[in-house]
Amino acid sequence: MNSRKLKILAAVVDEYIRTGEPVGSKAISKLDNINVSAATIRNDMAALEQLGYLEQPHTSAGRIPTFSGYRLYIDELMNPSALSDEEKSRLDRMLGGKDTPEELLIQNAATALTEITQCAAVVTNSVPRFSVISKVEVIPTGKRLYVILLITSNGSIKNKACRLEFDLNHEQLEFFTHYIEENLSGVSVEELSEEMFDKMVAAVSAYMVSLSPLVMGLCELSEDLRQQELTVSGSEKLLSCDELDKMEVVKFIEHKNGLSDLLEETFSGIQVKFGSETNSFAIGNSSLIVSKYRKGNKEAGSLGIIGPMRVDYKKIIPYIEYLTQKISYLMSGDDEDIIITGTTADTD
Amino acid sequence: MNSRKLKILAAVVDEYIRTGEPVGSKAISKLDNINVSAATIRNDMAALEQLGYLEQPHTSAGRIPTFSGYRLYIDELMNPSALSDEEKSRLDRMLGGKDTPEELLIQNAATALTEITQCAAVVTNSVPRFSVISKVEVIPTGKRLYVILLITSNGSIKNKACRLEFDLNHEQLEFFTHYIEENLSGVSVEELSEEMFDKMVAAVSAYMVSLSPLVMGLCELSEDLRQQELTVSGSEKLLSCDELDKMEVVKFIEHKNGLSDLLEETFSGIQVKFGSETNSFAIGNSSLIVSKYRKGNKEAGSLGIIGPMRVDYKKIIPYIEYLTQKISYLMSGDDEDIIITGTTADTD
DNA sequence: ATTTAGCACTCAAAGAGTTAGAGTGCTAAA
DNA sequence: TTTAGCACTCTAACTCTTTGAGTGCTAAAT
Repeated sequence: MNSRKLKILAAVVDEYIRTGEPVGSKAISKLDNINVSAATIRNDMAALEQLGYLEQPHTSAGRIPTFSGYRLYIDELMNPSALSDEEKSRLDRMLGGKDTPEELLIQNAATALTEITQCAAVVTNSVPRFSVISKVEVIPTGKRLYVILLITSNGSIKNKACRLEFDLNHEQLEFFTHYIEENLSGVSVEELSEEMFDKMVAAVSAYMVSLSPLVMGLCELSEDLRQQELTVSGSEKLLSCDELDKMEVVKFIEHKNGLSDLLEETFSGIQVKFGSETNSFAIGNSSLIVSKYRKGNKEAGSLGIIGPMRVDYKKIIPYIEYLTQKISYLMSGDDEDIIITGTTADTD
Repeated sequence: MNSRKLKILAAVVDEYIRTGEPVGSKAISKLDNINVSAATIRNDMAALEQLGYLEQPHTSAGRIPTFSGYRLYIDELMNPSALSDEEKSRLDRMLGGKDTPEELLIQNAATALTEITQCAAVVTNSVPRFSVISKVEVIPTGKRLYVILLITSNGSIKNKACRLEFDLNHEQLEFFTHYIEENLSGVSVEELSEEMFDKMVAAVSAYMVSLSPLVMGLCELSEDLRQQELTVSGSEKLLSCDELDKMEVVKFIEHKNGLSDLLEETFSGIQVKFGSETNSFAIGNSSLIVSKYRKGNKEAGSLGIIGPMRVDYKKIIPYIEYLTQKISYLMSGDDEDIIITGTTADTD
C-alpha cells in the first residue's frame, strides 16, 4: 500500500462524489495531480479493489468506493476545504447573534445546513437537561383542578393540568407547595428520576393521600424536560436524492426512532456514520454527519446532516464544524444571563 | 345528458375508485346494474368526455374521471353507504364517552379516521376561542424574569417568559396582578383584541412604565389562544399512496401552512376540496374532505381527512358526518363541567 | 330512433435483437 | 516498474416487433 495508491483512492472518491458515475482509469489519469498512465492506474485500482476499498458495479464499468473506501477517505485522505471569510459571515448571519434564543439558534443552524448542503438537517437539544429547576408552582384553576408549572434556569417552562379527588384547602396547598419547592428547587433536571418522585409520592401521601396525582404530574413534566429534543428538517431533500431508496427514506421520515439514541451515544468531534451500518437508522446508501455542540463544559446537543453517502464531505464537514463551534461559543456566553426559549420567546 | 349517462358516469367513478385503473366500456357493461351493451356505453362515454367529465390517459385506454367528473359524482351521483350499527358503535367506542376531555375527543376522532380510512386525518380545535379567561398569573422566576400564565375555562394553558427592564417589588407585582385579574378574568377569548391590550398598556404604564412588556406578553398569549389549533395525524399514510407525489407530500408534512386558513373559511356540512384546485395546500392528486363540528351553537372546529383524489367517498363521508355529529353532541353536553386535557399544554 | 355487433385502428407496454463505447485485464515491450 | 496495445466484457441505448386492451365508426337489428 504505497502513497500513490492512496492518492489514486482519494482521486477516485473525489471524482465519484463529483460525478456520481463509476470512475475509470482514464478519467483519473487526466487529473492534474496524477502523472502516471491509465494502465498503471488500472493496476493500482485492481489492487485497491483487492484490498476492499473499491468495487466495480459490473465487469466493464469504472470503480466506486466501498464503505471502507469512504471510511479511509474521510479519516485520512480527504483534505477539507477551509471556509472562506464570506462563507463564515454568511453562516454568522444565518445563525443570529449573541442575543438569539438558544432554541432559535439551533433551528437556524438546521435551516442553514439544509439550504447549503441540500440534505436533511438533524439537530438535537439537550440544554434543558443541564439546567436546574428554578421554580415550581401549583395553581388552583377550577374545582378540583390544579395547574402545575415547572420552570428551569434556562427558561424552559412546562405545565400540566391535574384533577384531584378532593379540593385542597389553603393550608394543604401551602404544605404541598412548600414541600415541593424544598425538594425540587435548585435540583438539576438530570438528577431527577422516577424513584425520586416515587419517594415524594410516599412522603406527601402520608400527609394527604390525594396529593399524589400532583407529584405524578410533576414526574411527567420532568420526563419531558429530560428528553432530548430531536428535529429533522428538510427531509424532503432526501426524496429527491436518487441514490437513496425512497421507501426507506419514507420509513425513516415516519418514525425517526432510534436516531435520538444513536446521536446520544456519539463522541465529540465530527462523526460520520453510514446508514447501512447502523440498525437504528437504516437508509441504504445514506450517511450521517454530526458533531456535538457544547454549552459551557457540557455537551448540549448534536447538529448535522443526513445525506447520500456520496455527499461532499470535504465541503460539508467544515460547515458543520464551524456551526458547532460558533453555537458552543454563543451558548456559553454568560451562564447567568438566562436566555429564554418560551413559546413565543421575545428577548428584547 | 340523460339519466343513463349519469349512471354510467357514476359507475366509471366507482370502478376507478375501486381499481385505480382506467375503466373501459367492457368492464362497465359487465356490472349488475348496467344493462346495455359495451357499444352503447362507448357512445355515452364519448359524450361524457365531450362534456368534460371523463378523460383518457391515451387514445386506447379506458376513461378516468376529471375534476368535474369527481365533483358531479360527489355532489349528485354517489350514494353514500349508511353506517351499520356495528360501525357506529365502533366509532363510539373509539371516541370515548361523555366524560372524555374535548381535546382527547378530537384526537380520538383523528386516530379513528386514520385507522379506518388509511388516510391522513386533519382536525382543528377552536374551542379555546369560545372559552373565557379563568386565571391570569405572573410568576417571578429570575432576575427581571417573569412567567405569565393564561388559563381559560376550557383548560387551555398558555405561558410565556418575559424579561423586564427592572425588577418588580412585591407591591408592584400585586398591583399588576390585581389590575390584570380585574380586567381579564371572565372575559371571553374571542373578545380579546389588540386594541384592548393597547389600552391596558397605557393604563399600567401610567403606574409603572416598565410593566408594559408583561401586557404585550399577555397579548401574544391571547393571540395564541384565538388561533385555532391544527393537527394533522397519520400523514405517513400519504407517503405510501402512489398517486400522490412524495415530494409534495413531504413538503406538506413539514409546513402545513395555509391549511388552517383554508379550513376556517369552509362552510358547515361536508366539504370536498381538491389539492390541485387550492393554492394553500397543493398536493397534486389529493382530496380534502372535512366537516365542521359544533360546541353548543358555535362552530368549534373541523375534522376530516386528506387522501388521494381516488378515495372511497361513499364510505368515508358517512364516517366523517357521523363523527362530527357525535362530537358536536358530546361537546354540547354541559358547559360548566370543565374538563382538562391530560398532557403538557405548550411550551416547546 | 336507439341500440348493438363487428371490425379496423391506435397506442402503450413488454420483449428481442443489435450496436456502441467505456472500461477492463493481460501481455509484451520500454 | 511502467506503459502501450489489444482482445474481451458488459451495460445502456436504440430499434423492431408483438400483444392486447380499448376505441370509434358503420351497418344491421330492434
